[in-house]
Amino acid sequence: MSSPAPKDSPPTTERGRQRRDALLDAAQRLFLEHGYGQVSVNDIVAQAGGSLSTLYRHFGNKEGLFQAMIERRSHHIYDTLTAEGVDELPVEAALQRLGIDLLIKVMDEETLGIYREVVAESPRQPPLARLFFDGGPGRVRQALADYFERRMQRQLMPACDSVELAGIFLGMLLGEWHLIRVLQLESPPSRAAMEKRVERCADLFLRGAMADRTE
Amino acid sequence: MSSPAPKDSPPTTERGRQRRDALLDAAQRLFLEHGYGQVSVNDIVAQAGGSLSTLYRHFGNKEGLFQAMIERRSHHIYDTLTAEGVDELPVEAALQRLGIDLLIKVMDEETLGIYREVVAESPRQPPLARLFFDGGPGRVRQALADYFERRMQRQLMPACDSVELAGIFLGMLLGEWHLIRVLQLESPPSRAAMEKRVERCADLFLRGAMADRTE
DNA sequence: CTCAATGTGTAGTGTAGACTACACTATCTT
DNA sequence: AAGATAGTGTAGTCTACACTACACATTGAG
Repeated sequence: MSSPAPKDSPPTTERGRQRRDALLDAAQRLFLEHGYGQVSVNDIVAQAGGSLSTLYRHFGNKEGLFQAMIERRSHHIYDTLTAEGVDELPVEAALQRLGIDLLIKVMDEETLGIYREVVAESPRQPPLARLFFDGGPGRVRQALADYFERRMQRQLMPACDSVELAGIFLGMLLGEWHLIRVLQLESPPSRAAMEKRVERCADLFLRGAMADRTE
Repeated sequence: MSSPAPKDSPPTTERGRQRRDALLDAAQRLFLEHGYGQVSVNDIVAQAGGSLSTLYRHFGNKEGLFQAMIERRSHHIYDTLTAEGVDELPVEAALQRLGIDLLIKVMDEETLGIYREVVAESPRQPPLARLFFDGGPGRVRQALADYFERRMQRQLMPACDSVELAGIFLGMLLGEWHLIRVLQLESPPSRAAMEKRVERCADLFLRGAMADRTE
């Protein structure tokens, strides 16, 4: 009786798409700046222009809007992270290029904001967690694992669980830095500092992971 | 005019301490299970017994209660992580012991709950972030860095920034695993799986970090 | 005994905010 | 021209909840 069917309307008309995007843009700005719980749907409509009814037509409810915006955003962010042409580079260079690109993205204030909101809301909205992970961090890990896989096939590195290895590399890259920025305990590191970190990590990782494991 | 002075009352009487603790216990259970925003102060009083007035006398407001409970908790959790006697072990064993202890703590549902709540609330309550970091993750990193420092003094490993190195090791240890558990995307890993992870990380780390860096 | 501090219980107050109702308009298609 | 489809705008309902007020109990010190 009272299942209002949260609409997932594919926008048919051009005008519709514009209005929908305007709502998503406003939601993004406000949610990331003030937090999901602190922003009212009215605030969003005020920011976007347009009308409350439209918001509900498109997204069904506040959660629907939130999920749509997270999905759009995590896809967009990580779409710009490509592993193009990385196979032609020496390993060190490859890891460094991927590493610095990733680090910059991840330390970006917008990405941090999304992370905070997803962590905060995921216990109440489990689908959100998958949406975010598969669209973002999970994809990066997979891309790196694929790279390792190709190298293994070419006998360029010892065989092992490529996904786990990718996770380890990414973990050491972010390390404490991510938490420190998530909690805003220090100001953002400079580009130079990030490059130094990446170099250090890639170096340590290569020594550790590429050697034959013959014990 | 309207600064009600969030009290930080040191409880004078024994009865007072009991009531205060009961409130903190209830707050902990409810906040960690449902989230700060979803729990009302009335819920907490209902759970703790006692009265709303007492809550406000002790903590001033809802935020005060939250901060008191986070502080108590993050201290308690990491207090049980000791680096006792680790200097007498071979490095591999030392890293493995510290690693497995830490991993178990960090993957524990209570610890994850605190992490989620702190991440969620820290933008609105910055002091919280420091409280948590310095009482928890920061202390662990420092303890590990101190250990490295001692080894460097004894020429047992090449000199370098010990704090950064500690961060790298801890980062690779947690890697994706932490996020996956924070978002509840997979069920908790078995003790055996954690041990395997620690071994792998310690091994990779030692190969990479302990070798002389003569380039 | 008494008085001061602390705890209890109830019953508000004020506000914010998610969601709905409804009457109206713009656009497009055939 | 007509009617379907989508957007607008306002006003309102209903509920949840942080925080306060106030009158009453308990305890313990001197």
